[in-house]
Amino acid sequence: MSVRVRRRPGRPVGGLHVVDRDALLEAAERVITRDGSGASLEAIALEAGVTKPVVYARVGSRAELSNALAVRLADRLIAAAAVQITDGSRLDRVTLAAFFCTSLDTIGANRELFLYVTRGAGDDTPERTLFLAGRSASPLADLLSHWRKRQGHDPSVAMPWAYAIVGMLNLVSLWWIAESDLPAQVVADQLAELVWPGLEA
Amino acid sequence: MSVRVRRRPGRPVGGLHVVDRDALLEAAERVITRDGSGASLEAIALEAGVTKPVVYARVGSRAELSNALAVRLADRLIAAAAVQITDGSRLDRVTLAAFFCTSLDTIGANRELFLYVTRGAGDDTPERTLFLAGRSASPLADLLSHWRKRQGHDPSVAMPWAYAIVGMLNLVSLWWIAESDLPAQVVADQLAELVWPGLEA
DNA sequence: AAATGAACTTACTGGCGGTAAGTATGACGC
DNA sequence: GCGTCATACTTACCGCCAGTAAGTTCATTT
Repeated sequence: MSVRVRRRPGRPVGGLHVVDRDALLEAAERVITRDGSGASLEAIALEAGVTKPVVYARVGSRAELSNALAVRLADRLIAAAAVQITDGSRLDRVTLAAFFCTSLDTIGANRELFLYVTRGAGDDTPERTLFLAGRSASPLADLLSHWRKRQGHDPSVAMPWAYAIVGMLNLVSLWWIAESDLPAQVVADQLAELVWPGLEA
Repeated sequence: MSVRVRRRPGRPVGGLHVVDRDALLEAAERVITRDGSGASLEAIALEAGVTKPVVYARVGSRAELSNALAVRLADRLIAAAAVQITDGSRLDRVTLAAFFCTSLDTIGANRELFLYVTRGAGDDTPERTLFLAGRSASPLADLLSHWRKRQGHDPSVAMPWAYAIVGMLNLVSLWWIAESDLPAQVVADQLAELVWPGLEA
């Protein structure tokens, strides 16, 4: 879908933006999926039919691009999870396993994007590294907090538990993608077996 | 500790290596600790009193350097853990919490090195990303496998569980370093509370 | 003594993130 | 209608860094 014509310098005829921010982010995802997580900004701009400075004007630096893509991926994960966990009251072991399973599947389906977002940017501050994680962990923490309160337990564990679960999924997904040939369902069950008793206690 | 004299080209008098591999790795750790996880190879070489090609001769590319440092850090984590878990037979909740606590402390003490190793290298293949993780996860998987067998349970969950625990520690450490001001002991207890019931079941 | 090889440094290449300067179009006042 | 300013691009550059080729000095061997 890339535009192959070499645009001339100067304002384009019509005077409008030739591509908007969303189109750029989608081009970025295409390039990353195609060329791997080492995709360059220039390649992404080219895929969108523009040049580098346009990327800077629309989304900002590479770190900000990575953040923007992280938001998209996190939203996708949350949306996939929301299908499983409709509300916090009905939380049981099979629901948890299903949640893990869809998370594994979603990450597997967006493998290179996942790598770009989590391991992509060069000088990675802890804050930036926590961005995707936090984006996924916060809703989970809210859910856990409500659930704990409803059961009369201390909700202060919600935050570390949320990060624990997200981190667990992070690495297990990677391992599953790269080195395991077990079905996602099996791995998800094993994870649920590890975590559910602690959640329920 | 850095050598400030500008060495002349040519073989050094005495004809021996001026620094060995270990000295380079220690110089690398010093630079990373001092300048952050974005440290360049040239800065590392300079710190060791040599130039870049020597780094390539001794340890190889940046990815291999990162791997070598990962091994050192993983060994440090394992050594710290071994103080807690002497053998698999005596494994209980407080031991697990102590293991988490020393892991958090060790990672916190080597914060920048941890970042360099986990988020440092540019084009990060899944294999490379799993290197440090696997180095920590494999001994843990062995331990879990023995322990499960001894208790008459299925040991096949050992591998995913080991990666799950390591991934959990990964992200929680990062979160704890960057955004939490809870004591390590508290976080470690919370993690044990989450995971122990599942391990024991 | 000459030749070979080992252990360095210097100096370069290529690529990438990021930015300054230049160029073509639309809009607005007179 | 025409000059002026704003807008939306591109080209061309800078600096940095990983990685490498070529050059230099010392030791060893023949």
